[in-house]
Amino acid sequence: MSVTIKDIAERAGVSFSTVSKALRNSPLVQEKTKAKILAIAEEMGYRPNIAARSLVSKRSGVVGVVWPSVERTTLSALITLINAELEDSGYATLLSINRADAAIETFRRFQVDAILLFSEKDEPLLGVPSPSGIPILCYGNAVRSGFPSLDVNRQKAVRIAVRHLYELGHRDIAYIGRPEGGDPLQEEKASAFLDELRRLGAREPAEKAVAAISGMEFHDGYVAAKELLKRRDRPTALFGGSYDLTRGMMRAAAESGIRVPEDVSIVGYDHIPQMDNLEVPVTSVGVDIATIAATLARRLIAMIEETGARGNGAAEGSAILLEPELVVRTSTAPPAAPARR
Amino acid sequence: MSVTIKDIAERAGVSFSTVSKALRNSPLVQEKTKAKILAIAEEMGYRPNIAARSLVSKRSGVVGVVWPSVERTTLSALITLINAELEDSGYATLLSINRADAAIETFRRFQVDAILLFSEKDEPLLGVPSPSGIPILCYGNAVRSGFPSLDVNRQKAVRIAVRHLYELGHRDIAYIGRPEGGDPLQEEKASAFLDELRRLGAREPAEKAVAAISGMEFHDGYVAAKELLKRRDRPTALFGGSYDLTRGMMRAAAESGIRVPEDVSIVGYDHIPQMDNLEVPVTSVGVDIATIAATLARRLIAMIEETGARGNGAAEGSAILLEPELVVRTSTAPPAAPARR
DNA sequence: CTGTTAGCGCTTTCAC
DNA sequence: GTGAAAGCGCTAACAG
Repeated sequence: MSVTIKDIAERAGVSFSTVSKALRNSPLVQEKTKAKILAIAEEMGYRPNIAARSLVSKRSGVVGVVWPSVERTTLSALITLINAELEDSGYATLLSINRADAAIETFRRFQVDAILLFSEKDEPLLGVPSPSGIPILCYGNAVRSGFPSLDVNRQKAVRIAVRHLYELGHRDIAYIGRPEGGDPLQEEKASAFLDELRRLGAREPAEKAVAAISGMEFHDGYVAAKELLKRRDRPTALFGGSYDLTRGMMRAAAESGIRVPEDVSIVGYDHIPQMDNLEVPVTSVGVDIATIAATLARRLIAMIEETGARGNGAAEGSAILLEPELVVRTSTAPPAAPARR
Repeated sequence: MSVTIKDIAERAGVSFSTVSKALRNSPLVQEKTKAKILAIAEEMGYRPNIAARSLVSKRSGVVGVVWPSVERTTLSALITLINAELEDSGYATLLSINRADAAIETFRRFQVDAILLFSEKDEPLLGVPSPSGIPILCYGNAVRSGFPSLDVNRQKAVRIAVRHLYELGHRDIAYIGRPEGGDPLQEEKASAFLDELRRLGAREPAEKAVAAISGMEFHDGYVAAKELLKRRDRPTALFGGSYDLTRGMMRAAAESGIRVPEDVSIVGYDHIPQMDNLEVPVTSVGVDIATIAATLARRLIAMIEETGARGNGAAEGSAILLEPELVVRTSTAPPAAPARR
């Protein structure tokens, strides 16, 4: 049996409710008493019983994260950060890798205080409209049945990167990041890329500036880059649609004996610290995942508090869009030869 | 506010404890009453409050899974199955991607009923010796500070695969699955491979039969296989150390215009359904992940029940070793040319 | 078979 | 400041 506040109370010679207050750092307890109780609690290895606490306080102190797609470096890193962020605010994070609707059902039985829904693909969310009043925050796919959401201004990120390359003098830029299968998020980036190229008046913003790839993994970036770089009229700059792809592209360049940035410039989408750790630190665009994590956590906590105040879910459909930044590292430079025409 | 058993009781005109019994399908309630109550509960959208239930029953109905490494197809698939298996037995699964000690601490506060610890690398588990009597089951690294564990007989799996290839007539077999960095699990497989080759009396079970790779991802298998297959004296058979590696190897063969199994035989480690879905269904060894999942779940539940009975953790250090199987699909055949000498 | 009575461990009034 | 008392939603004896 674990240690309860009663055990502590007995040992400290106070009432158990005083212990409760002391543990919650209530101002209603003398500092001295508080210190003593804390010491004893520590010594006895006391762990609050979450079940009991949540029973009375109506809050479980847990945020459930629905995380259907488990295979992306950036997402994993993001989850880790969110986890830490929430932990700092006293919340524990639970992950579910089930389908969104099943996961939400489980979380609901658990009475989690909020649910964070990572939804890359448009899976059906039939009949799950914030059921028992648990606030749901949606990340990554703002176009969702009215849930509050938080997303990255992907288009803008892409445009910024393209402009950066363009301003350096690049006119022949290829984008690697549009997998077959038509993932809406990726499509959005690919078309922003083409659009921005046109807007800048590039001579030939041809469809072929977007390389065909089959997935978003390291290998896909590798293959596509290898192919592009061995061409006689190879692009002077490459833009990778994700960290993993960009890693693959860097590898391909290295193996092909093509120097970055002397022979080819490379920009990567995804603003994660790892970009800095590649063979050559890679210039990247996107919203820093630390920012995303912090914003997500703050928003989640705000939603929880709102829910407590009023009876129902959070403000319907409030959608936050995070603005991306460009971080120039060493993988981009003006093209070697004077800009071709 | 959610629906409670009292609400149901009132509506059904019975006492709340009758509702409780009915909901738990107790034989102490008349079928008719039971049916009526169930109907009302359903209609009102009743969800049991896990916090309350766990408070009195001392069980939370939750199994915590510590899952530090998030990037492997086989592991992800395994988690998914375990999740389903546990759910069938009425347990919810919570994942934590934190470090093992932190994760265990969180799970403890949550009073999970058991913890499943995936430990590939030997991370330190300092001072976490099944603390508040929560049973911990360890998977994947039996050599652990006395925790009950479940593991796969990796060595045997490797030997079986080698023997299969050998019996088909292959004498020149290469193993792709030993990443730099010295992951103990992978080292174990690599040395079993060499050892079995020697045991079978292969002419030259040279160290070079084990290809150098830098990781366990798709790409690593791809690169290694590409390299091996372009050699004049290329091996007649390849053995991949994981599903991901094997996929990469298959891709490399396809791109090199080398037919499987006519020109080269391929066996893959990891017994997962996906092996059957590759371009050519791949012969594989290992323990079916469905079996692993089921065993893990059963063991976990047994441990929970034991713990309930006696006061302390489960039988110390009981270690189960699962026996692998070979599933012959179409990627293996006798070597094309009569065995070289 | 059904209802009554205790709590589970904790937070929160409300007295002292 | 501190303690006593009530009760969160539920299960588990125990009576009826």
